[in-house]
Amino acid sequence: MRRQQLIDAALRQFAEKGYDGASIRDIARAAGVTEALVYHYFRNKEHLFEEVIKARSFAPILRRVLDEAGDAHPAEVLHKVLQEFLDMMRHNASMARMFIIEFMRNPVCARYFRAMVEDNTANLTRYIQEQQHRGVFRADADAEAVAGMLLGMAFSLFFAWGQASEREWQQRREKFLKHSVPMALRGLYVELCVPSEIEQSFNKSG
Amino acid sequence: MRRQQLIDAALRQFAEKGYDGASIRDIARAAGVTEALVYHYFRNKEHLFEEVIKARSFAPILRRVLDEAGDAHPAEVLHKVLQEFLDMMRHNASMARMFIIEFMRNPVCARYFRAMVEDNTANLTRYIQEQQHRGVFRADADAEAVAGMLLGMAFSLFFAWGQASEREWQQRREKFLKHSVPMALRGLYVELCVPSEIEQSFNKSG
Amino acid sequence: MRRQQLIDAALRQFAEKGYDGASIRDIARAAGVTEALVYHYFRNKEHLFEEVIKARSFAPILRRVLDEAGDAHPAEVLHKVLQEFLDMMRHNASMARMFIIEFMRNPVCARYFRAMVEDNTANLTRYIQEQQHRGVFRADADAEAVAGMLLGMAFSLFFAWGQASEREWQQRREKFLKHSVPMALRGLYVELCVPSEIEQSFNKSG
Amino acid sequence: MRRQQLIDAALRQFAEKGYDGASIRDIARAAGVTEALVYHYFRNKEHLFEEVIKARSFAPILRRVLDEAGDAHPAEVLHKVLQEFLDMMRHNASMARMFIIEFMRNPVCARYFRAMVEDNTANLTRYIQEQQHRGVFRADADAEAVAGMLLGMAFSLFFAWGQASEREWQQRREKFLKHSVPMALRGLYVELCVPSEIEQSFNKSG
DNA sequence: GATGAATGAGCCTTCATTCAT
DNA sequence: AATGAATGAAGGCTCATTCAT
Repeated sequence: MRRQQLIDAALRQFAEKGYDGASIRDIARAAGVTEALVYHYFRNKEHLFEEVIKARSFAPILRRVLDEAGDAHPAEVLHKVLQEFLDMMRHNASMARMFIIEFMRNPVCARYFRAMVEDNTANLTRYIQEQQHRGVFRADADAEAVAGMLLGMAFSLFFAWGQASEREWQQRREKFLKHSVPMALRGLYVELCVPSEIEQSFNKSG
Repeated sequence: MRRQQLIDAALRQFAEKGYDGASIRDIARAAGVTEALVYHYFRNKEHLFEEVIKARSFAPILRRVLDEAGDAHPAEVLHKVLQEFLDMMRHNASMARMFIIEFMRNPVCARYFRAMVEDNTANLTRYIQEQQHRGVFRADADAEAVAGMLLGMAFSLFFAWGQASEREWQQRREKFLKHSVPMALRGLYVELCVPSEIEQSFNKSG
Repeated sequence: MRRQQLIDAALRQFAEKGYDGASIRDIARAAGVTEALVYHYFRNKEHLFEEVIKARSFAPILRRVLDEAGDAHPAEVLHKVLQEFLDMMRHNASMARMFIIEFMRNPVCARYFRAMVEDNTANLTRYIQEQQHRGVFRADADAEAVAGMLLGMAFSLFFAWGQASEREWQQRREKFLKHSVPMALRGLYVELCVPSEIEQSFNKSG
Repeated sequence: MRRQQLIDAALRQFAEKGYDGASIRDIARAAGVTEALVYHYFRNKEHLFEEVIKARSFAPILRRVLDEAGDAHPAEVLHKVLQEFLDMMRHNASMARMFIIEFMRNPVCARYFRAMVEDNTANLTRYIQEQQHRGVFRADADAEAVAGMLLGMAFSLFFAWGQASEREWQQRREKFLKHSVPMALRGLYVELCVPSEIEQSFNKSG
C-alpha cells in the first residue's frame, strides 16, 4: 500500500519533472514519507522508475478498438484508432513527454519502448491484413509498412504539437484525422474512392 | 578557434550524455582546458548549448534538394528528400537524439524546434503546391497536410529505429522509402499509377 | 543538538570572518561535519545566518536592568544601562562587528536592525517618561530623543573604540560613563545638580 | 589619467556593491577597459581600494565651518557643524555605508578611520575649549568628551537612519538638531538657558 | 599602454545513497 | 515499517590574478 502510494507519487513527480528533475527528496515529500523509506521499498532510483513505467500503454486501447470493430468500414476503424491514440497522448501529455525522453535516453527503456511499438504495429498489421483478405485493401500493399506509417504519422503529430495550445492542437488533430489519414489511405483501397457515406460518418464520430 | 574547439567538444559531450549529463567539467576536460575558460567564452551552460545547436539543421539540405529538383518526377524528388532526411538523422544519431530530448524538455527549445519543423514543412508544402499546379498531384489535396505527413512519417521512423542495428535500420529504411512513401503518395496522383520508369529509378538512386 | 553545535560554530566563523568570508566549508569543518549536513539542518547559508543572529540581542538585558531599577536614582539606572550595553558589546566584539557590517549591507537585515534599535529605544523611552512623571526629569524634554541620544552615544563609542586595546578602551569607557553621560543628563534634571551621593555611587558600581 | 578614470569607476562600484561585491571585472567594465589593465595600474584589489579611499573626509568641512564661526553663539555653530556632518553623510550615503563596512572589517582601515575620528574630535575639542575660556561653557566640562559625544550622536543617527526614507530621515534629523543637541548642551552652559534668539535662529538656518 | 587567453581555487548547493536505531 | 543523521561526489559558477603579445 505504501508501495503503491510511492509509485503514484513518483509517477506524478517523474511526469512533471522528468527523471533527473525529480529527486528522491521530491518524491518522498510528495508521498509524505522520508527519503530513507523510499529505499526500503525500492533498490534505487532506477528501480523505482522501472516500477513506475510498468503501468501505461496504448496496447489495451488499441486491442479494444479493434475487437469492437466488427464489420465497420476500415476507414472508420482506423480513424477511431488514431483518434484514440492522439487523445490518449494528449490527455497524458506530461507523462508521454517523460516517456519519450527517458525511452530515448535509457538503452534499457529504448528496448522496452520498441517492444511496445512493435506490439501495437503487429496488432494493427493483423487488422489490415484481414481487410486485405476481405478485398477492401489492395493485396499488394505491405500491411506492416502501412501500420507503421499510420502510427508513425500520429506519433509525430503528437510529438510536434502535443504541447501546443488547445486551439492549435484541435486544428492539427482535425486536419490530420479528416484529411491526412484518408489521403494516405486513398491509394490503398481496391475501389479507389472513399465511399461518401464514410466521409459523412466522420462528421458524427469526430 | 578555441571557441570552435569548445563548441565541438560540447557537441560531442552533449550528444553523448545529453544536456544534464554533460557537465561543464566534462566538456572542458574533453577540450583540454579549464572550466573557467569555458565561462570566458560562453555566458553559461545554456548559452553554450544554444551555440552548439545553431550548427545543425535539415533546412539547408532540404532547400538544396528542392532547388536541384528541376523537372524530375515528384516521386523521385520526395524520395530523395526523405532519404536525405533519414540519412542525416542516422549519421548524427546521437546528436539528433539529444536534440529530441532537450527540445521536448526545455520550453524555449520546444518553440525553436517547432519553428524548424514549420520551416521545413513550409518549404516542402511549396514544392507540393507547384506539383499541384503542374497537374501532377490532385488539386483537392491539402498540400501542407501532405508535407507534414511525409516528414512526420520519416521522423517517426528514425525515432523508433534510429538506434537499431545497421541491418535492421537498412531494412526499415528501404521498406519505408520504396514502399510506404509510394503507397502514401499513390492516392495523390491525378494519374493513378506510379509510372513504371519511376519505380525503376528507385533502384538506381536508393 | 548537532543543530546547536552548528549554530555555535557558525557564530564563531561569522563573527571572525563576516558573512561572505565564512564559507559553509569553514563552518562545517569547524563543527567537524560535512558540508552536506549543514544543508540537512538549514535551508541555505542565509537561513543559517538568520538562526545565528536570533540568539544575540541587548533587549533582554535592557529589560532586566529596567525591571530591577526600583526606586534607584535615574542617574544610577541609566549609568547601569549604558555600562551593560558597552560591556555586552565589548564582550561580543567580533560578533557585534559582524552584526554591524551585515546589517549595513543586507537590506533585509537593515530593517531587522532598526527594529531592534526601535525596540530598545522604546523601552528606554518609557523609563525616562516615568521619571518625568515622578518629577525627576524636566517635563518639556522629548523622552524618545533623549533615549536615542544616550544609546546612540554608547553605540558610537563602541563603534569607534570597541576594538582598541584594553587600556584605551577602559579609559574611554570610564570617561564616557562618569563624565559624558552625567554631562548629557545634567540639563535634564528639574533640580540642576546631580546629587553628590550619586556621584559617589559610581565609584562603587563602575 | 586612465588611472584616475579607474579610481573613479572603482569608487562608484565599491560604493554601490561593497568591497567583496564589486569584482575587478565590474570595475574594469565600468571603466571600459580590460581586467588586465587594472593590474597594470594597481598591484591588486586591496591596493586599488586603498587608492580609492584616499579622497573623502569630513575634516575640511569641519575646518571651514569652525573658521567661519567668528563670534557666533556656540549653539549655532555646533548646530551648523552637526547639520553639515549629517548632510554630508546622507548625500554620500552609499559611499559612507561602504566606508563604515570596510573600516570595520579591515584592521588597516580601522586605524585610518580612528585617525579621522580623532582628527575631527580634536578640532571640535579645540573650539569647545575656546568657548570655555570665553566663559560660555562651564570650565569643569571635559571638552574632548563633549566633542566625542556630539559627533558620536550624529554618527549613530546616520548609522541607524541614514538609509531610511526621505521623510523619516528629515523627521529624525530635525528632531536631532533642534531638540537633542540643545538638550545635550543645556547642562553645559554657564548661564543655564539657551538664549531665545538662538532658538529662533534655528528656524532660519534649518 | 593595452589586450585576450588562461587558470586554480573556491563557493553554494543538490543528490543518491547508507546506516544505526 | 520507518526515521533522522550523515556523507562523498559532483555540478554550475565566480573571482583575483598572471602572462605572452
